Amino acid sequence: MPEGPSILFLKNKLQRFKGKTVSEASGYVEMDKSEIVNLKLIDIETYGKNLLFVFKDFFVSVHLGLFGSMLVNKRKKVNASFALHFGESEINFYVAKTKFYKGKPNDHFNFKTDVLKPEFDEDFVLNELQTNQGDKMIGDVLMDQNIFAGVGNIIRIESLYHAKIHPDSLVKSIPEKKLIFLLKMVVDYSEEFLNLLKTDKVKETAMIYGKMICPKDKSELFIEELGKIKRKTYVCLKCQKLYK
DNA sequence: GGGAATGTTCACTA
DNA sequence: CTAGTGAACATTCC
Repeated sequence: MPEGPSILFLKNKLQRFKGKTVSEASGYVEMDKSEIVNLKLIDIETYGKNLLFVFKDFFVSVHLGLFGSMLVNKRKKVNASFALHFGESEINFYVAKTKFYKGKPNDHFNFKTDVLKPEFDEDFVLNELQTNQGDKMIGDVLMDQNIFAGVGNIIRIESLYHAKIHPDSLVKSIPEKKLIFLLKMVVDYSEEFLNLLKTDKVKETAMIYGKMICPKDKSELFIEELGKIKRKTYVCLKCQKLYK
């Protein structure tokens, strides 16, 4: 269930745990959890689709993959893959992967690429696209977490539709103005996605993701796996231009 | 009940 | 060595 906005949404629910001390860390993930116990949770951050629990000299990332979920002060019947306990309270993760990092998030992640962060740097990403990604298809590049951290299948499909660009368009063939507009659409839609989560209306309000017909010209959508990425892609062949 | 899904990694093959 | 493929994941939703 997680693209970047979903992770940020979860992070926002955890603010009250900031500054609290971990009484127990559990779960079946193999990562060594003993180092976390009795430490104060300094901060909770996100990078793309990763939730980051920051301690003094290290941090732990939690990734939900496709099936993962999080519960606060509730449990499922199955065992948690990772859990942080704070006395009576607890945060439980299911089917989540964790990773232990030394240092600070900034040492490992470039926040300029996180589409939901104030640090997102449009010029940096534009330069990366034009300099190193020119021969690739934009639909593939949008899913590259090193360039568009937090973007998932829904955001890429909706953003390309809003920008009127066909996902198989070569990056180098897309006019710069259109690329800049696409970046804006990605950021704008990611923020809207976050808002839509509050009322659980992401899929309902999507323009073409999960739909059959283009809302604008009522033509049938083209739905297939496009590019090199094995993900279902929705395209309106009339509204979205292919730059070759 | 079955298929598909907002994701990524890793084993395996050519 | 590289690139592609497919499975796996204590799942969940229609």
